[in-house]
Amino acid sequence: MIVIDYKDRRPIYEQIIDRVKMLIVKGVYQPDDPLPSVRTLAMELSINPNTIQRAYQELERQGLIYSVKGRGSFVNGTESVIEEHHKKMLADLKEAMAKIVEAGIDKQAVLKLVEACYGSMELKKNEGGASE
Amino acid sequence: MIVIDYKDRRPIYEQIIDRVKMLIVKGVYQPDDPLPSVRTLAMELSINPNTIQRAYQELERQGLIYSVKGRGSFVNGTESVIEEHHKKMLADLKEAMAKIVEAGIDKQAVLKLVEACYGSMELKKNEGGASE
Amino acid sequence: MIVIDYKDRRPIYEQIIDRVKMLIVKGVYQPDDPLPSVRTLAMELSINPNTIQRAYQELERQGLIYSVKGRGSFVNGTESVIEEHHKKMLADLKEAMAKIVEAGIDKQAVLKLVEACYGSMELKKNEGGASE
Amino acid sequence: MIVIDYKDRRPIYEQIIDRVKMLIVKGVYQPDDPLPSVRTLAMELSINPNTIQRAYQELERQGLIYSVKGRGSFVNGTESVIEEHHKKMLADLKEAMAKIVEAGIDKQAVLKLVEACYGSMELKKNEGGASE
DNA sequence: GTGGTCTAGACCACG
DNA sequence: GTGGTCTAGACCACC
Repeated sequence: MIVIDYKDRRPIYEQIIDRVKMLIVKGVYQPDDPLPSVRTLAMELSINPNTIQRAYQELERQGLIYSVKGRGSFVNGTESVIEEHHKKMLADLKEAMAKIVEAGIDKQAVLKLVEACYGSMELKKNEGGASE
Repeated sequence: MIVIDYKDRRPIYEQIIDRVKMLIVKGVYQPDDPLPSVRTLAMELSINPNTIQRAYQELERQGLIYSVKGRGSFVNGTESVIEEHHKKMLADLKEAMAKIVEAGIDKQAVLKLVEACYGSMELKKNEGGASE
Repeated sequence: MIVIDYKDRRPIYEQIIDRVKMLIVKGVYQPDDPLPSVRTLAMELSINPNTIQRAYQELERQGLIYSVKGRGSFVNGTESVIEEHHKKMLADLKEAMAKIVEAGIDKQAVLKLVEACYGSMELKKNEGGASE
Repeated sequence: MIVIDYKDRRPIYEQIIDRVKMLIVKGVYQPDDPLPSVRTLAMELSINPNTIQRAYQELERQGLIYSVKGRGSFVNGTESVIEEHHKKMLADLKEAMAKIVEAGIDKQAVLKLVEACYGSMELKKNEGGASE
């Protein structure tokens, strides 16, 4: 479920945050589902529990999960979370686009790329999710 | 010409690199134009000369400028530079798009945003370049 | 009567203590009334009996209840309990006030808020006790 | 300036956050003033640098300070910060008051306490800030 | 068993 | 020198 990429230059805890966020937004983690415990996940990924702890803490701060001493960490109600996530994605896109139009890149090239991205997604779906 | 923003979390040397790149891509710096000397620029921005040095070194490594001992640093031929810059922009866009399709955002919303970006650019052009 | 809120970050045993205290102070539990048995309450709330046990122990330590082996736990005389509760409330208020004067907040604003709180109480009373 | 109280049961990093917040709100730390460096303050308080780091990170997240690698941590512009702080204080007071009126404590007792708090403040001022 | 805090010490990137 | 990340290992409170 949760993986880390050592090639990725971003800190591990940030990768975990993104990963969990994604799983929540995609609905793989449902509200009140328990997350893997700090220690378990740390062992699984063979990293330090503190790093997981930090990721979970940030997720709690952002209101995506809640943790209870002695019981574990759980997914929060989501509705607004997903919407906010979408907004952020589009804001990022807008930023990238601003640079692109500033650089004078052809609109057709952009549209082609967008189509390609959506195309590849459909391909993956048809192949089935059995991979990994 | 070259400014730094201390509130910006990116390292200063990176801000300088980006700034110079932008000036080259936009054609403000023409091939074989001299860049400000390390010491001059350092004083102007009141930062450590090492920081400028590092930025120039990186720019040379990337092939955008060349340095001549005792004379200074100069802009290289720019054709390939611009092309590479475009490639990078598109790579960034692709990354943003990947997250977007993953989040299941509607294709129409994306296309609309793209159109909007190109639309606003044309508007700005017609208004004249006084903005920025 | 006694409920727990898993979203509440405070430990369960503490929530139970507070809840019982409140019921005593409010007069719902009269002196020598029996409290629900540890096992009953544990089942009712579907939590570990140890947790109830701990809450009752703490309540006994504070002198609010007394336990008789083989018979159960009972409410103690309440006069002093209420008084102590009042003291604690005022101590909390004093702490909040300390921060307020430190922050330099206007005295009038505070007095206004105090009046408002007492005002709203009278309102509620007159409306009847159906609330809560 | 910044002190920690080992009697206080709250975590050290939280005490530091509150302390810095207070100093900013009170205007002792002005915008763009540098905070003590992570290591310096850690030594001064003889605690681990990580603990300071954590406090500063949280303060940055809350928008009260900004940190730059290799340069240090600095106070942010404040206006809205102070206002928000005041609001929070009053919300806390309101919460304490709600419990007080619920417990049926006399209004006069409350007003007396409020007066006392403001009185003690004036006393301190007149004594002069030379203490400590 | 769970999460939360802290320490000691390391390494990196930056100026 | 600065801040940022991570590890290893400890202790606490809670269930």
